[in-house]
This record gives sequence, C-alpha cells and structure tokens, in this order.
Amino acid sequence: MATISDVAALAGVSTATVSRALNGKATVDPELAARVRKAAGELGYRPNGPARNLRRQEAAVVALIISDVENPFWTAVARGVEDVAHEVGYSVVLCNSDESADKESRYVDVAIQERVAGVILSPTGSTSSVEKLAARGTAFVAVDRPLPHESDVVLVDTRAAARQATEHLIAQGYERVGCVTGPAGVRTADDRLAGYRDALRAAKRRSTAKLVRRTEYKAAGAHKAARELLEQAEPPDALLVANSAMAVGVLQALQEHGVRLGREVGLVSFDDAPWAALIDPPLSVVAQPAYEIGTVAARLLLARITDSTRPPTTTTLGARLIERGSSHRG
Amino acid sequence: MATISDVAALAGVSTATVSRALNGKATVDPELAARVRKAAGELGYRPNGPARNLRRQEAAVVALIISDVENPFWTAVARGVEDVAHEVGYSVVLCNSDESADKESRYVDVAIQERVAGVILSPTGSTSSVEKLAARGTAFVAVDRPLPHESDVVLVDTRAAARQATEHLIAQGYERVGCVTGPAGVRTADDRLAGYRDALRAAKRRSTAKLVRRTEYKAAGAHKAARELLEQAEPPDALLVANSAMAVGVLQALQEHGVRLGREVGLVSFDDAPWAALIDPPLSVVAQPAYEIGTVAARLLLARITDSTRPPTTTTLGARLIERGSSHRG
DNA sequence: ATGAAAGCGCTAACAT
DNA sequence: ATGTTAGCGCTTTCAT
Repeated sequence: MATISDVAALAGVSTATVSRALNGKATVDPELAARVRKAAGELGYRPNGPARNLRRQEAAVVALIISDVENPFWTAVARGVEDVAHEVGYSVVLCNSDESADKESRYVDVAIQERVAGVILSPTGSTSSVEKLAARGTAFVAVDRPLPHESDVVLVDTRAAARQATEHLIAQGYERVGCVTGPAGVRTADDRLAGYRDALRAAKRRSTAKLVRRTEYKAAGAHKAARELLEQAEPPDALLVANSAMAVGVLQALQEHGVRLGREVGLVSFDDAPWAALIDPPLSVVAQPAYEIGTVAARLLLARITDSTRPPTTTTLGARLIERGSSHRG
Repeated sequence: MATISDVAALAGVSTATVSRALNGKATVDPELAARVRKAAGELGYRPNGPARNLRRQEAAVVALIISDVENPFWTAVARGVEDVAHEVGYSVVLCNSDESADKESRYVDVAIQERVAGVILSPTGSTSSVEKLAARGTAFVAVDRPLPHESDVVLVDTRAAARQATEHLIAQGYERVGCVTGPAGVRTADDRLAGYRDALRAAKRRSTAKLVRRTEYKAAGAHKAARELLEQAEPPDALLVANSAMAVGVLQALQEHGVRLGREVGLVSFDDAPWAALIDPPLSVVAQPAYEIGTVAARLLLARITDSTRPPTTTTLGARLIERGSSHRG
C-alpha cells in the first residue's frame, strides 16, 4: 500500500511537503500542492491511520458506549452524536455495554488504549470506568445518568416527567396507579419511581410497595412483573412503565389477562416508539428528546476535547407527555 | 501516560521482555513475567493501540457497516457479529451508512485508513466500496445483499420467503394481493418483489403494477405508498410489506382509512419486530434469522482474515413465516 | 516555502 | 531466555 514516501518520490518533493499539502497547511506553494495531490491520486494513497494517530497522540474518534443498541432511545441518541461529530471530521464508534459494568469497563479500556479523543457514555452503576477516564485525562461526558464525579452531564428531567405522567393518570380517574421501573441503583429507574411517588403524595394517596415492581429494562422482566401485579388481590388499574421495551412486556401481560387497555387499565410508558400509535388504543408516552441529548453531549465533548479546563456543566432537558388513548377510561 | 519503557525500567528488564511477557509469549521466565506484570500494574500501564497497530500493520478490529441502526433487524445482526468477534478478542465498530452509497464509501475509507482487520457490510447499490476493499486486500464479507464480485456472502432466501408469504395470503382467500417493497436496485427489495410475483404467477393471477409500490425502506415512504394504493378505484385487499419500518407506515395508513386489519386488508410484513404481536389483530411476519446472519458473517470474516486464499462461499439462510391474525379473514 | 531528520511506542528479527 | 536494535508511516521542529 502506497506510503507518504511513495507520494513524495513521485511528486519529486519531501515527505514533509506531502504531509503539509495533504493536510491543507497554508504554507505550501499551490503548484507543488497540485503536484502532490496528483501523485497521491495516481497511487491511490490513503494515509495510515495508526501512524498518524501515533504521531499525533490522539485519534479523531469518539467512542459512544450505550447500554442497549436495540433500544430506539439509544439509537436516536447515537444519531445525534454522529451528526455533530461528523460535521467536524470525527468518527464515532458505537459500543454496546449491554447494561453490564463489566463490558462497559472493557470498552473504556479499549477506548483508552486506542487513544480516542473522547468518550460519551451512559454510566452503569459502577463508577470505576469513569474514574479510569478521569485518571487518564481522556475527555468524557455522561448521558442519561448523573455521576458523583465532577464532569459534564446531559440529563433528562425524568423525575418531573414521571410525576407529570402519574398525575395525568390520577386526573383521568384511575384509582390504583402502579409503576414498573428498572433495577434499583440505576438512576433513571430510581428517578422515575421517585417522580411516581411524588405524584401520589401530592394527590394524598398512599403509595404501596404492592403496586411497584422493579426489573431489568427489558420486555421479559416487565412481562413477569406485570403478571404478578395483575394477579394480586387488588391489582392496579393503571401503570407507569419506565421504557418502551418494558411496555412491550406489560402490554403482552395485559393481553394475556384479557384486560382492556385504557378502559380497564390505564398505561403511560416512557419513550415514544414508532409503534406506540399503532396499538389499540394508542399508547400514551413520555417522549424524551433523545436525538437532542446526543447532539448536546457531542458538542460538550468536543468543547472539552479542545479545552480540558472548562468548568463541568450539567444540562437538563425536558420530556414531553403525549396523551393518547391508553391513559383514558373512555 | 506510562509507556513500555517505563515498565521495562521499573521491572529492570528490556522492553522486548515486557512486550513478550504482556503478550503471553511462552519464552519468558515466569519469575520475570511476574515482575513485569507487577510493574505494569503499579504504573497503570496500557499499551498504546496506534503504536501496536502501526507495528503489526493491522488492528484487532472489525468494522460493521449497516444501512440503518434504527432497524431491529440490523441491531440483531450486530449482536451476532459482536458475540463472535469478542470471543476471539476482536472489537467491533458499528457504522451507520444510512442506506447512502456515499456514507458507506466514507466509512470504508475510514476502515481502510485505520487498517482494520476486516469489514462486514450490507452493500448499497454501488459496488465501488467493495472494489476498494478488494483492491486493498482488506478482508470483507457481504451480508443481506449479494455482490457481483467473487466474495463471501451471507444471504437470506428472501425470494422464497416472499413467495411463501404471498401464497399464504392467497390461500387465505385474499383476491387482490399487493406489495410494498424497497427501492429498485436494492437487491432484497427486488427479490421480495420477485417472490411476490412468483406466487401470483403460480396461482395464475395477473400481477399488475397498480398493486405494487416501491419506496425507501422507511415508515414515511411506505405510509404514502399505502395511502396511494388504498385510494385507488380497485384497492388491494392484502399487502406484502418488505420490512418492519415500512409496516409501521402501512398500518398507519390502514388506520387512517378505517380499514380493519385482516378482515378487510390482509397483511404480512418482513421482520418480526417486538411489537408485532401487540397490535390487533397481531401481525403475521416473515422472521429472518438476523442474529445468525451476524454470527455466520463474523465467522466467515475471521476465517478469511486468517486465510485470504480460501475460496469464497455463499451461505443462504432460510426465513420463517409466522402466521398471526393480520393475514386471516376470520 | 521547503527539506532533513527526529521520534511517537511498539514488536520482531537478530544476536547472544 | 533475554537484550539490542531497526523500523512501521507519519508529523513537526529546526535549519535553510
């Protein structure tokens, strides 16, 4: 494969000039630059990335470590990150931590090892990954979940959104509103539960553990949880569900129990999945600004890469309740 | 950041010994190896990836270039690839070509530039990306869509599956079966259309252009296409839809027109999305072995990386028709 | 404006 | 079994 020396030889200049010409430095004679480009073209020259990164001590790459590639929320975040990063010539590599602190840690190791310019991640419970990044001085920003550390963070005010969604269910006349949320210790799951309880408290309702279930953020866990809830002596007549994968499991359980959505059991779920409006009645949701989370995080990361001394910021975005049929009795 | 020389100095050995010890070469005294590991641990040493890749002339990374990260089919493929690659110590970087030949080409350039060990891609129409890879001698395997080139390919017998699905609709008593498929030139789209026509021909039905629409593999395009079909003088009473994103658009159009799924318009869609069973009546689908496509492709790629001379193979996997309510009149 | 040359951190061929 | 050393391909002083 052609190297910079080959190009230099063919163009009759030094490798330094080739490098300068190809990287668009101003200080090179236009005529020479043209000769260099021609030679590079003829040889099909492609710069050797590792060599360049070794020399520059950094790659124009940002790593995005997310907890679930199959979750539309995260793929939307990924798009936001990509769009911003590509604008300024960075590549994005997507890594799937699968909600496992272990995989997350391995990907962080790889990112450090490959000397990526920065990392965007949704931290799992453990803080060790983030500490590694901080120790290495690799720029990073956390999304979706806050960090004990001082660092850039992009969040959604998910507690307020959960409260609003629960208040909506109460206002619609549901009496026994329950909640299916993610595992304890996962901040978004805790926050959504807290918001749910805020609403009950504000409405002077007793919140009871019998109406709450916690499981991993997946359909299977939520399915089981919903079945348990429905089989109780006093089952819930409405449910706040913490993400769209879980909503699939809950809806399945509802079907199996033959209860009618909306009329018998009201439902609001986080995340506006593409199919949410297709079911009958259509699903009320809390829409999170996923794409925007990605763009904001990417801009923050880019800023930190250029200036590591800027003070850490926390950005909190709002979510939007979309009322559809599943949260109405009528 | 600590380098291999720092470790060597602290352990009181040469850099070569450090390298050998840390890479698990047999020819190093266990006692020395222990000393090296201790020193590396104390310094928090992480090998410099670019330096290693430069020297080795290859990175233990495979690139996976897919046409749509937001499509569950592709995320399932990605999981298959990841699982196999990780087993043997390779990292996977996910790239989203967004069905654009241009983006695909840019990602291929990046992959070549970074000297990744291999590339798995779902080729868009243009063959230039693949030619670049072939010219560079970078190992690659194509998934989902065949290639004019001689190369490893993993396919689904999508034509047979489309035929089977269409025959099923005909057998259920639908009279005017239509088809909404992807853009002309996209091989899967062409094949699904061909399979649809095979079935009509076998049933001695005339296939008419009026019942066929082609649009990009997205909900929006399919929505418009379905609306057009339904507004015709003689609208279809059943539809074969070429992927699940499109199914969302088609179902939307059906709802807007107030036609009842199954009873009035039968539907079979490619790809068994998680929500398919939740709508009423549940959606009949052609389930593709997405995860398996990923694992097979990854194994093929790994084999080609180790032996570039092995003859190219074509693997064709079958798809499975899952009959649910949307394709039954009753 | 251009070139010569050093050196990024690592691995592997060669020497011992 | 271990050390010495060359060199992967690039960018960037430094000198001209």
